[in-house]
Amino acid sequence: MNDLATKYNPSEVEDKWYSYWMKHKLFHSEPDGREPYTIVIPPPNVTGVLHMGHMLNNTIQDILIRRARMEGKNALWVPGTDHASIATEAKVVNRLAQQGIKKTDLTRDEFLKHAWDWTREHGGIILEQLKKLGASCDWDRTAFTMDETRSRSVIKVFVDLFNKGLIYRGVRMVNWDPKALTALSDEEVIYKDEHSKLYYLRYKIVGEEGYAIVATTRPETIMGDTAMCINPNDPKNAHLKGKHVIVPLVGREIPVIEDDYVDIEFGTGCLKVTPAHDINDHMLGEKYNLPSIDIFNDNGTLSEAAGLYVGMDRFDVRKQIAIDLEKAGLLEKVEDYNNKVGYSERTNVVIEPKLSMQWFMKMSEITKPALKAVMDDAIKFFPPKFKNTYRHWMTDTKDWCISRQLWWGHRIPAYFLPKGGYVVAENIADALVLAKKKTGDESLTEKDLRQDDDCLDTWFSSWLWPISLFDGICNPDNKEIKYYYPSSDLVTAPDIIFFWVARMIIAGYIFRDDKPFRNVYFTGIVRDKLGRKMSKSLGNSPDPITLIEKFGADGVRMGMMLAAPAGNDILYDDSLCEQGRNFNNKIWNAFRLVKGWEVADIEQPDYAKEAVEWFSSVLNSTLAEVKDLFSKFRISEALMAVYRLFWEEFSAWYLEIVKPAYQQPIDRVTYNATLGFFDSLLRLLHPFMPFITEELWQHISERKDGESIMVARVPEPGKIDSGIIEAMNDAKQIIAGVRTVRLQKNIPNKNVLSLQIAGKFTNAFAPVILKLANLSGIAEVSEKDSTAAPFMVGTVEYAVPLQGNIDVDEEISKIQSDIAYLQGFLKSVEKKLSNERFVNNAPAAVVAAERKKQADAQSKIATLEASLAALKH
RNA sequence: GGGCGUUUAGCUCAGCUGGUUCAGAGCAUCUGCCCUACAAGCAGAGGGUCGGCGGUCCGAAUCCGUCAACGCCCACCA
Repeated sequence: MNDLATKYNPSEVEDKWYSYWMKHKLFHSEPDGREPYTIVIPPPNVTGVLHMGHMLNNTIQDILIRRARMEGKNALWVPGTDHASIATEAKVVNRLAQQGIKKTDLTRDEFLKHAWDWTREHGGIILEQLKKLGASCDWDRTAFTMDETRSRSVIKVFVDLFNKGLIYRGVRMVNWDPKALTALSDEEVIYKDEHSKLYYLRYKIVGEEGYAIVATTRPETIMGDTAMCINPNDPKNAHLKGKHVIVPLVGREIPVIEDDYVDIEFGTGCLKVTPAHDINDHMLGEKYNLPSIDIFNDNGTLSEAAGLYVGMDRFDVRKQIAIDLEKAGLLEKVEDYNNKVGYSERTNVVIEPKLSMQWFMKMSEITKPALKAVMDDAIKFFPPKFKNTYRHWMTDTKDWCISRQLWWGHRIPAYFLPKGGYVVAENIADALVLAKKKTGDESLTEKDLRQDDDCLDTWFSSWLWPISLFDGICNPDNKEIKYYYPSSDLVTAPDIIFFWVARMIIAGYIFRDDKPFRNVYFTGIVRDKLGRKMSKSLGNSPDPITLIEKFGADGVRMGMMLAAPAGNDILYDDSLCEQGRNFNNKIWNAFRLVKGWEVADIEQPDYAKEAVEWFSSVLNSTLAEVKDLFSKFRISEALMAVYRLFWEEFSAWYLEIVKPAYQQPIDRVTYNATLGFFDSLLRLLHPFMPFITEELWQHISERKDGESIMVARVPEPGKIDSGIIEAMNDAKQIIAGVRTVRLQKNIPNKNVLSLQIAGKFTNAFAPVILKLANLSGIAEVSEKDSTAAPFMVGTVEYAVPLQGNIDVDEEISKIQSDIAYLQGFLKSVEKKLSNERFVNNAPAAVVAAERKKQADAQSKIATLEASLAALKH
């Protein structure tokens, strides 16, 4: 028939078209007179590989960007990667460890060289994978959070904010990650429920018999105890007021202090105070001027200051100290206890609260415009329920700890002076000028300045992403930032709403006085069929590239989108991709059918004329629906609408109607109309399934080199004749009625039947009905054959005469059950109508509708009763 | 401990400000078909007291109350 295979083979066409698009620079955008449509990619970790979450997220972005491009906007999707400070540094440290190299043996520069090697080796893999998916990013603009422009932006912002007093340095209780050996922000700590133990320890009361009992989950911290605290209003501990107690095993005498922070009901009402290792204890320590003993080393082992168990790991000490306390008779009892323990998001080790010198950003003021923007819908969230989450976090935000004790990242541009103090500047030359001014010492040289060793939180660069991608920090008035900013839509997962989304909004208002994006589309989390998160350890996370090889990129894209309403988690299963692949095959074969027709200059049959008219209305109606759904970010629903349009309306109905008989040609008018429909359908489908649509679109007619469906326009919805759609729906039901009779009576499709209608036949699609139901004609009768098989469409009764092979008893019981149903229905309608309050209070239209239901039911019953009588003779 | 959300067919979901879009879609299931576009397919069919209870109303999947289950976010209770 033609040169197209019977099955669509994605791998044959995908690479071909992707290189074609690249070659003709169809992804590239430059500012021009058109309306811009911008998306900035949530930058994946530079050394990461594609997982299902990326797959979902980037499919959505690509659908949006391709749709916008086909709407005639100047669409730009900027790709890039993130240096992912902690994660990448951890990977590099691991690799070095395998080679027997310790990080501490290397200088900063040596280590960074290894890190850059690693980045070059593994970096960009993920971007190559995105290309397999069909992502239409402007690769000429690929950025990296640590490339020159982005780095300069970060440093400039740090200096600006420092000069404005928004960044400060100080000793605070921070979340310490003993594995990564760095401080973390509050957002990087994940609290997990844990079954643990509550230890009741005996503190000997000085100058008195007996003990004070203290309940704690962390007995290993007693070496850091510098007080015991009771509630002043606690009668049962009143005898401890003003006393001193002795820390068990340690033997140190500590005072009993009083503060109503202590919960009288918890444990024994006695709280041990360890100012160095608990945030609340720290607060008490400051309030009562208690000494603070830091008993831990940075890696979570006990320090010299502890005096006991020095060098042991904190968790080993917990076990050991319980044994030792027991032996010493200082352990009253141990209870099971459930509490929440903070873990490091990155390294998954238990966080240690630790006092340390860090850099912080003041949050209270800068969050205000960012909060307002979302609450007032200047930035819209989809789905909007995340506004609540956002508001909650943005009110009463604690200061952001932005320094990390890492080397891989943007080094903090603070320079320490030889005699104490520091200056903050974008480079060492500027720093020297400031240093001289500050100290009055003109003899200072660059060598006298020592730059802070720490680097910045990764998110301190990501939060600038929508601005720094266009160099809007260092060159705030450049053409690009003015054209592309604010970007249009951000597509991301809700779990980084605080890490990233909120902070980008904050940065937008600080540095551009404008929002960074107009809409935020929150995707769900990709889970497996059983609702479990995808994880390496469960082995339930498929490799996206393998899936693409198996189902084709278009198939996988569709699979992802089929089950992905905004904000809902998607329960992934291969069967979704199968459905996507099957749809590709459907499109492919529909195209083969059409392209296989022989075209002749013959008259257009009536059925074909009707079909073209009808499908045109249906197409326009779906075009309008899809447009509306896109405006609401209901992308899965838009896809489903297109899917049904193609499969049901176009393939199952339209093509079956216009399809010429075996070895017969098709008339030119219908053929051209059909190709026109195909063209529209492909354009409508293209954002979802870029590859197959390009392949077929190029087959529709001769295309010039560089022409592409990618930059064709999506059709605008035209005229919709709802009368025609209604009539065709009726016709479909009549056809289905006849087909049901065939199936039940076992009559093959090729046997021609006739159809009777009780009353006038008014449907405009008679030729279509005759063709698809394979009928010789439709006879208007006042009374149908008693041997005909009846069915009803609306209020009209139809019957298919069957040359006597009808089971009379079966027909009688069928009609009787129909009548029984209708009588029940009639009764309920009449009950409603006899209710005066309904007739008086309900709108006239509703009452009229009920009366029509009544009349219809009565007429149906009459018809059926007549049939029944005829059957019985 | 506070806040938010969800509960509709076997599964995943849609049903906006109460009434012809009201009980829907896709998948799955069942029946019959290899009829020359497609078995990754075609034609047909079945399936839900809209989580429970109570209330408002002429009328409730839709509004209100309450209970239950599940999920998410936030929070320093040792």
